[in-house]
Amino acid sequence: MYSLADLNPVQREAVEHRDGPLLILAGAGSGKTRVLTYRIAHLVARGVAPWSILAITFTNKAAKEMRQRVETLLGSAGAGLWVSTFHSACVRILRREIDHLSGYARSFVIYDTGDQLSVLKSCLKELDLDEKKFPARGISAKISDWKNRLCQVQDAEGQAAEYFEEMAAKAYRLYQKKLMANNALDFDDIIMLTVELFRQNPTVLDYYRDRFRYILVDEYQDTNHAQYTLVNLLAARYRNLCVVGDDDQAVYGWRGADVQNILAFERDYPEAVVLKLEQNYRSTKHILQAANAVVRHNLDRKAKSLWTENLSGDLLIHYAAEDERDEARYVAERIRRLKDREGRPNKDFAVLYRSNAQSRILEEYLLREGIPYRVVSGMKFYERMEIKDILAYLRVLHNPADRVSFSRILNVPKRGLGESVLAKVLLYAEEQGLDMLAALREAEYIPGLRPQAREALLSLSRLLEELREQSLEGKITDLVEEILDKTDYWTMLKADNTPEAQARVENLQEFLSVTAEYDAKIPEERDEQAAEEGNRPAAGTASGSLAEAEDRLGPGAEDRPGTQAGGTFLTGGEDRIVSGTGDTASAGAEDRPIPEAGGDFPAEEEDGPALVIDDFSAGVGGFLEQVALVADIDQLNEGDDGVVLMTMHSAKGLEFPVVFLVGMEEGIFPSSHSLLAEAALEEERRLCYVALTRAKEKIYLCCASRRLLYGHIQSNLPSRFFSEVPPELMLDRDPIDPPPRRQGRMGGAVRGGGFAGTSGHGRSKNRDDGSLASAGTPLATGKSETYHVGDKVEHEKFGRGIIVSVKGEGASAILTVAFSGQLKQLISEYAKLTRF
DNA sequence: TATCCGAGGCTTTTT
DNA sequence: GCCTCGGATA
Repeated sequence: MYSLADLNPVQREAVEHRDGPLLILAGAGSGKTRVLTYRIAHLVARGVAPWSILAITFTNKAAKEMRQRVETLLGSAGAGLWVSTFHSACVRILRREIDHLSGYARSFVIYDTGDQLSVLKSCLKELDLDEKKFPARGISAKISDWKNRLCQVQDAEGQAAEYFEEMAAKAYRLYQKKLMANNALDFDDIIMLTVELFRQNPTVLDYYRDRFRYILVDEYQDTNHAQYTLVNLLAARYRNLCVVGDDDQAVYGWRGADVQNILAFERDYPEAVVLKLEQNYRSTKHILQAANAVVRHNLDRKAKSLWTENLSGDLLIHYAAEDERDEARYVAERIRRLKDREGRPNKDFAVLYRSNAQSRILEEYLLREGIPYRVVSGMKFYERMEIKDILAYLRVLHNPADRVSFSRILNVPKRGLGESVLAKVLLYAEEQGLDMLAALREAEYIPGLRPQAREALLSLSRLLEELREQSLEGKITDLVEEILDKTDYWTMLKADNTPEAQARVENLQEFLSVTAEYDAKIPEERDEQAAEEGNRPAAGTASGSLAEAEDRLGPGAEDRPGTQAGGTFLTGGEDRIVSGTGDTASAGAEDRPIPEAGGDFPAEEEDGPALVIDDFSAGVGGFLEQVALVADIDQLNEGDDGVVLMTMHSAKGLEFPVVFLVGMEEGIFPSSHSLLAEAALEEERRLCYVALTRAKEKIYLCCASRRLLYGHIQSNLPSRFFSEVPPELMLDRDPIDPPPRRQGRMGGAVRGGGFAGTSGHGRSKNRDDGSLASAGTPLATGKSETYHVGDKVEHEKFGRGIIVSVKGEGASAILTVAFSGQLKQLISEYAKLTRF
């Protein structure tokens, strides 16, 4: 059970609020997860049926955590509760209401970004669009943007203003057509189609409205228009909508998230109760003061100020490195020293950077120091080639309409079936209206094939038919092993004696442990459940029976925390542990609290019975769905003791005792892409706020005066965010170092170095207009023009831009200029720049 | 059809 | 600097 005595007065009010809209503005580290889970528990305790509660998060990690906590609080009383991500919830609804969704079959698969891109590329090819002017990624972003705004193809065509948009809309039309032909949805479709389903089928909407009387949404500031619409459609009748968020932590605007959604909540619900959670339980006073001070520079925000009863703690420490190597060296050396001095385990430390490209050098120096680390990188386990290959087999077996997956496996392993054969098979399938398995079966009749190709196709056909039969029953693990075996995938990899092939073998073994876990968690009544999915009454029938069906489905059948938690398949992958030599964490280290989102929550007990349900159907389909919707950042395994390296974005929601922010330079952070637009700059500043508030005890901020990035050296000014931290909160020298001694490499060299220098970077001047130009030291002296970092210039072709680095001197100086959307290197003499 | 090489590209990425 | 993609070649 839970006790309201665990809560502060505002938290308590949020938990006790029962009916009507509720906005909780929850600052970083203010215990919002606790509030959400207690609130759910409290609703149930006061008689609200668990199955009438829907709690939505963005990440699986958050969903899992919330589920576990609620389970701890409620035990079996929570049966039937929906705690899931936007995407999981929507997929679940879509599958259930598939009959209302014309053009798609229940076996639809979910395409990830890579799949999307390959579909789109084929569209662009078909439309004969110049890939220079219409890059697939750009068009993809545009389409995603449309979908996030709920613009259907017709809408996009209607409102396309310029040529690019017109072409993008054309591509959009074809792209949707192809997705449908493949019986596939992309991530954005999942939300958009659910909204459309509701809008076009009032009885369906009615059912879900009636069912979900209490809705809770986490990270509301990150919702995009489609998600916002979805939530508000569902909440419209009972208006028991509780949203939690923090406008200061809105860092996904570039992805379509609209912070206005949370800012306008009171307009949407004038009767809303608004509560502010401003007490922070995570960080020291100094860290919090710094974070508050930085974010206060944003004009577009709700006024609030976090406070804490925690100790003042250490001051922030600033290190001005010579270059990125010096910076990395410093970080590694600091970690080593703190470990030695304070007996901290590796996992106490996180190094956060703006872009993934910055991790390499850090890895190098950590390795050199013998400090174990793990990189949480962009490359996901499920995005690895070998994993995608096997998934493609599974997908084709499950959904033979999937041409993308079919194209992927046709010649993997090599069967001598290349582009031209693929084209012929696809064309034949198209003409005959066949799915890919059926087309293969008819390989005899496909025109223009050489005998060997024909034979190879037929043999593949036989293999797939055999596998398909097996896929309908039995374990996924057996099926995957069969695939690896019968296709000679193992043989192919094992014949290849490279380390990469070895890594692939290991990844596949890891994958097999994922499937094994999945198989183990599926109860015997899989068939029963599948039958239920099939015979489910249409929405709009009396809710009672459905709800009961849900309840029966709940225990065990749908909640498979183990499968989702996984925990195994990441460790061998990108999220790796590199063990250093001589790593001697003290004995007490193990007892330290593990980094955990909202770590103020009391320790959890061992897994109770799995009663809080989540949504996955069974079988190959269920497995594929899980894989598609579960990103492996969720698997950041807390048992592993390594320094964590990740982007500031990835760090959102996490906390660490000691945090290093590296690359704090103009053009890096804030990113050069944001320098021209005030809104983008404010988002960078919020990111800085997020990054600062990850730290519990200590934080180091580093910048380098020179940096090798993308192959060339650039000189950047220290980030403007330095100047936004009150000077009295920051030190230039770490007090754990002995007082200044002889000319060390940390002291004189940097201070005497090229430009602004540590003391001259403007921190003391405390400029708050964010302008940089005035602080810049002349870095180039041309005959006619001298450009400075930060100068705003105009180019006849590229338009307006801002200089982010200057290399060399005089007329031959190489300028890196951030124009809207692109970085350009220009030679001062020839660039023909004018100031504006 | 498979492979090799070079030009161009490059924020962030919960799903 | 490093990776991806596409074109040219064997």
